[in-house]
Amino acid sequence: MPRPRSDEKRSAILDAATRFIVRHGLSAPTAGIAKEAGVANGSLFTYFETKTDLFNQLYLELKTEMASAAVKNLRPAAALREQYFQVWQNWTKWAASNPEKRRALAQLSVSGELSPETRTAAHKTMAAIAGMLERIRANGPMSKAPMGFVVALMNATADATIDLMSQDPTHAKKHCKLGFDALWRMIS
Amino acid sequence: MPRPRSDEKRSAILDAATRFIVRHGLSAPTAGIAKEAGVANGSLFTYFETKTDLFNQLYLELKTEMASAAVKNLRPAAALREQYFQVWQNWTKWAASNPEKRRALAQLSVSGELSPETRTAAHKTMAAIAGMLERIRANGPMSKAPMGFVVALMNATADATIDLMSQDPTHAKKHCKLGFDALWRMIS
DNA sequence: TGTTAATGACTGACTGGACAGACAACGAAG
DNA sequence: CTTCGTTGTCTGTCCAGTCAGTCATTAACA
Repeated sequence: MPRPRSDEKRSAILDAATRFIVRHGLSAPTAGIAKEAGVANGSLFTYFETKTDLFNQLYLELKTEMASAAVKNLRPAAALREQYFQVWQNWTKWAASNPEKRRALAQLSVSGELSPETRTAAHKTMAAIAGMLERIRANGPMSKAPMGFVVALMNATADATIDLMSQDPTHAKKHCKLGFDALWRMIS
Repeated sequence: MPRPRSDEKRSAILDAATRFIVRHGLSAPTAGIAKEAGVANGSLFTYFETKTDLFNQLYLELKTEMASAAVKNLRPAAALREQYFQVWQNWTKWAASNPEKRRALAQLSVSGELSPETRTAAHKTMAAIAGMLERIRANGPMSKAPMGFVVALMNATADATIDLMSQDPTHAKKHCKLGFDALWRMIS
């Protein structure tokens, strides 16, 4: 058998792309990404058909990682509010300790390069979190609001909270709670 | 005296850029923008030094327009909540009826092309609205939170609300109120 | 009022550089 | 010797910004 197409190299490219995109934006040259990954320019195109394809896969990878991080250590027996606070902590902690991944994600989200398929797949990775939200708002003032709106508010609040935590890491914990309480007031 | 450098043409370019950016993203070729504006490629660079300069001026123009629209028809005698609801209605209405301007604004916001000066100037145009927010949160649960965080939450909530109104214009009025109440719950 | 000269905003073909992706050559494994 | 992942050079395309020239407009003068 010839040398297998290595998953390590694939990951190296995705990691390099994350870093490089943060520094140079989405117009980052593929050659730069390849170099950062320690891989030849041409090799990049053996792993990803096009630059757009690379962006789509990277987006999905990051989104999936974020979603899995958020649902770690859940105690199904606990009250809904406690469970969700755990998710919130996981989420914001992941984002605060992976600023590059988060920035790259933000860039990719607005890139206009993502296919509807990618968006759909990404949405599915958030299904567990969205399910909790559904139950939280069920008896509150947002019970009649479209679910998409509630999810959008959650994402936006999380984003703002994470920004604050990153700006002022000393009080990260306090800010985390501040954002959570604000969201809870809004939707529960 | 020769023909003056026309402000009409400047506006035409900015308008064209708004439309063209929505359709082609920030990588829209300047030649395309110029053509859309009915102006020669080179003329664009007599009005704007560089593409980046064009983007900065466009951002500021749109932001200013939005902020002025929001503070129309205010009744200083009215209760704070009524006043702010008026602002909210103006704001969302403007955004809902200027979808292209809003989209362009969103793209420009995350472009990484905006100078700190532009950001500062844009921030100033929102001063009146931020001032109202300041008073609203003064006696509420967010009284100790950083003002920047509160502003970010307001912007995010407005964005989500406007999205919802655009998606389902039939119930725009209801959605407008829904978003306002959600924000009010969160910060007042 | 008609003619001419000066002006500078405007034009669009052009340039230089950058970049996505192709491809021919290479070398490691069988 | 064949197969196939990998390499890095190469090419065709695209685009921001330039610049030599155009031409509508105006002021000066007869």
